[in-house]
Amino acid sequence: MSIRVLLVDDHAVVRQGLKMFLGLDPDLDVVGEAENGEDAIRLIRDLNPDVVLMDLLMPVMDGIEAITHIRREFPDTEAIALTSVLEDEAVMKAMRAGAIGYLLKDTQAEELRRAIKAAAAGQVQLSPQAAARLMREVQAPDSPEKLTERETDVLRLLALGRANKEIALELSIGEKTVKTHVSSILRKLNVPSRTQAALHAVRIGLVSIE
Amino acid sequence: MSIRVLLVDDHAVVRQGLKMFLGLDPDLDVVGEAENGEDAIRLIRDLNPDVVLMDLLMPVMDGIEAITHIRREFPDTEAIALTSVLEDEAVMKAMRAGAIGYLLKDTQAEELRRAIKAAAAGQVQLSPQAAARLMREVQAPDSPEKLTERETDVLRLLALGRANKEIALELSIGEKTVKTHVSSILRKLNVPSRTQAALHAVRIGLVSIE
DNA sequence: TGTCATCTCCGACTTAAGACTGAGATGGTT
DNA sequence: AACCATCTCAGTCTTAAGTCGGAGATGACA
Repeated sequence: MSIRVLLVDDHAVVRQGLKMFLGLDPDLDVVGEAENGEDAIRLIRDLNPDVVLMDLLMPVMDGIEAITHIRREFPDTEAIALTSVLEDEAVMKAMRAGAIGYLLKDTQAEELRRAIKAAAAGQVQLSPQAAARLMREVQAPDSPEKLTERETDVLRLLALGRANKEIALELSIGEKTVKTHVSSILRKLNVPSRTQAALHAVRIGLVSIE
Repeated sequence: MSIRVLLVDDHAVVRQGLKMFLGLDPDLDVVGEAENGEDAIRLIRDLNPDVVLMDLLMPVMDGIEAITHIRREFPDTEAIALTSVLEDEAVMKAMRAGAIGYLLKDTQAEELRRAIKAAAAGQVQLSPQAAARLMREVQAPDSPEKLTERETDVLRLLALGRANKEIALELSIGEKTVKTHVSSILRKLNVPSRTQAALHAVRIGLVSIE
């Protein structure tokens, strides 16, 4: 009985490449493809895959959100985050969302197949790099403070290039309050300016750059 | 006599996908793969391909730079820019660098094959979207002012989150001069703040976000 | 030779950003 | 009831950012 795999990536060429990589293995069966999180959720309902290979950066519904849904609604389906960038926050977010694995897109075909089989068996599978980041994150004596919901709201607007006054208007709060939030954000992210905070937000995928 | 194609992309899975797409056509022959611009230049010397499919965002040497080299050193080899994002500046930069085509990664296999054949014959081939952008760019009555070389230097550092004083130090010029450049940048890009300028720089790929 | 773009810098100015301290209101937790 | 995190806001202060006008130096170009 082969492992049923669903591919989720917004680029057809990536899906095709993955299909090639995985098709060589008789134990793996690519039962479907989706090009965003929403489609993926719908397909999981119908196809009931064992493992979902999920790109993190996608339009419509990003991978983190999709993984969260999957873990909540489809306990029998495991999700592996598959991304081109290795970013601390992305790793953490994927793991928190419930991904059982985190792999880079330049992973070798053989390793990819092994990871999928491990995931289907419920075993955590991380790329060595991701594992290292995760260890560092966990061992970190100064665990990075998480942003509150409101701070995240502010950061999201800040990362669109908005000024404090504009953010205040959009959130219907005072400019002083925005400044307070911004100060907290800078302290928590350990960056010296709003510009770097904005870049950080882009890096972690809080806002899309496109 | 089949068309010799070189694939350049930093992700193995993308290269594999492209190979699948192109392998279906007996007229196309994928003679090699490279994962960055530098490797690509070396391979072109040995393989003498007719067409290079070039990703724009890569480590080591990006696609724009690589295409510039190709046009200068290998006049018989045509380059097609292949990217996942459609961005005015990227299109313009690729064309200026000498790309004969600009295609999106979600292009259909059939269209991709047609584009490569057209490129091998020396015909310009643009995705409809890219063509539209290009037209708008050319027709634009208010052609956006281009940044000077120095302004680009400043923007690059600005987009790393540097303060004016830091930029002044790194470029060995006065902070006042940096301010002058920043003002020019903001005016030319038509944005109100350095944060938005930084985001713009990331968007056009002037700096990498990773 | 004159012209033009670019790069450099200055001074004066206004506004935005950010740090710091303090504090009231709310809501959930123990 | 007491506690705690969060959100809200105020005042004060310092510094960074950005505008505006002007100007000298250089090199390319016609």
